[in-house]
Amino acid sequence: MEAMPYSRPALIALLRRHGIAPTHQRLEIAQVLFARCQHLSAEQILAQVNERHAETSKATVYNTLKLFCERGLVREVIVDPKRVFYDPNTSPHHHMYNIDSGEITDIPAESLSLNAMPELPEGMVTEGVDIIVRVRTPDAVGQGRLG
Amino acid sequence: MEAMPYSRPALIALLRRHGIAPTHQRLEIAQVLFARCQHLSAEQILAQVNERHAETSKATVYNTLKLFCERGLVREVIVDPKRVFYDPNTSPHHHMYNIDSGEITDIPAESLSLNAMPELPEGMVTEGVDIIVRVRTPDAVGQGRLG
DNA sequence: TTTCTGAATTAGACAAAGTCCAATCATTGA
DNA sequence: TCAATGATTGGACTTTGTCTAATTCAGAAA
Repeated sequence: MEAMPYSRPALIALLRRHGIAPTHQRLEIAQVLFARCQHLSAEQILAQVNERHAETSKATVYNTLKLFCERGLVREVIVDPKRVFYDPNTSPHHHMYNIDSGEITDIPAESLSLNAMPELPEGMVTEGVDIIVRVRTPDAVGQGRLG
Repeated sequence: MEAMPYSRPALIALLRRHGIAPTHQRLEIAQVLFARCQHLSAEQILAQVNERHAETSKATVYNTLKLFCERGLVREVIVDPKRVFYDPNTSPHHHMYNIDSGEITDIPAESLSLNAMPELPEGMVTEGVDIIVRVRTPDAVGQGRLG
């Protein structure tokens, strides 16, 4: 048994700290999100949560992800027009998105920073800056010799 | 009559230059995109194209936008999980997205640049870097005194 | 001008992601 | 324990986008 940074009691404490009542379903969803720190879509989370026999509905997964976002437990990653991904890492960082595989990886905030911020229109407030580096595996395009 | 940078013959030439046969529908769509240089969704383009009496189908709008993207006439802007926007400005620049109004504005490339690029995994190639500055109008949130 | 052919367009069925609602169920403070 | 508040649920619904087979068009050649 390896390092288990998010045991059940730790998850309960985490939710409580964010003002979230720790229901069974929310704990299951948190478990999936924080176990391996991946970027998952709502559908993937739904599948993983129900895989381990517990029954959680689609509506609850969406409700919970929205709640987790509002309370700053996870962050939405918008890189693919088809679905939103949820990132359990809320510390400042950016993303690399592999167009071919759909894989998302984190880029540490330090390794990629802006040297200027544009002046905002009057009364506007910055909510956040997303930087997305889109990458490809050239072999996967054109006539790669994979055959 | 004001400056008309994209007259019909200019649009025909533009499409031809990108290897696109200038059909009636494609010209209508190009017209809408290039007339005012806005960021429009497929549905907005469909509506605007058909507003001026011409009949163009949904399928054609989607087909055409995909084609325009492939040929580098327009660029997809992915900032809103609900829909893709199309940007007729393909020169290097970034975007400011108003979360409240849904409005997208361009940020000149010069006013916002990266001071380092992360090293890519072996065999990966950068396809592009998107920078999105998400902004809000604080009045629109919380208990603004708008009443 | 007419004919021909591949390309473009079309309506509408379909798919996927996400939302909504009214009914049911759990949690928790007293 | 019990009630009340909040959470969960299934399933219908919406929206954005895709697909397909049939039709129509553009424009080259005669």
